[in-house]
Amino acid sequence: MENGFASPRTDTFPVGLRVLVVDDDPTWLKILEKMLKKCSYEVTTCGLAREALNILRERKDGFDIVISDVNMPDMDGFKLLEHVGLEMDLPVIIMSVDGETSRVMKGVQHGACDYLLKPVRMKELRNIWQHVFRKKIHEVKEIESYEGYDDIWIMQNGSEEFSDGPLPSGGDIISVKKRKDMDNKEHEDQELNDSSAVKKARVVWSVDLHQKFVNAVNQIGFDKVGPKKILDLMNVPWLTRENVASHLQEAVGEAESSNPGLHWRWASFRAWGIEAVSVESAKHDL
DNA sequence: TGCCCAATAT
DNA sequence: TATATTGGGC
Repeated sequence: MENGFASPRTDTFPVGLRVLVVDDDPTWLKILEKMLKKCSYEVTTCGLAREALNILRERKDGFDIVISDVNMPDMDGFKLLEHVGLEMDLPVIIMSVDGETSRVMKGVQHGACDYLLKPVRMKELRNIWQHVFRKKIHEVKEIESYEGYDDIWIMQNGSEEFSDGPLPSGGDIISVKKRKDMDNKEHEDQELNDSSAVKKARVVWSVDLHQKFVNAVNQIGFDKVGPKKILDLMNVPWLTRENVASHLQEAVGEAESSNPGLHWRWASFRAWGIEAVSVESAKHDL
């Protein structure tokens, strides 16, 4: 009745999609709310990035997708994206008036599933459920280790500013590549390389995060430091041991080239701005 | 197994 | 360049 789908409750899917909109501009907030409601979505609005983060943390499974502006006074939209994408693994759509390729790339690299240019129009909002849907496909697929396809790309963009970038221009693009040969390659389930999907973004070692890292190292002591211990002390839920190891390795490498042999940890950590702690190997020099 | 580390890949 | 992944060793 209410929509084109006849089936009673099972396939009303996009209807009632729970959207959180974050924008410091109240006017835009209102506009977006109206438009989204017209799409039969359930809309929550929020004028502050930090507030949004709190809401999301409190209602862990309360939303299906987040739409956020880039420029906000209390927190950079990318920062919000970083947190949301990693902490709760929700699709995030970034909006801004700025369609500069590098910024769009930044958004995508940080895990945005889409980048909308203001003014945002209905036709762009009507389809946002696809990002939620895509995530579902991924989840199912992970379980079934699906067969027959090697790779699926589903990309949507509403702008035409990609002429000098690596992304194709035009509207929606759906391309499905059939698997060439899978024979007995048991290495089935390759991760989808979906440039707009809800993949975890690579970790960005922000100053904040790095500081936690540094603090952890200082607590542990250079002689006993290891990725696992650092990870535990940092207490950042989404971070993995590999992430930390990789970060740690940067320091190690730097030291080895300039100071092969002993005391490399000490030398490298100093290079990273980590101050001394009570470790015997660090007692001399400096 | 889990962890660490170095090398290599992206 | 920064971060991820891989593979060997313990």
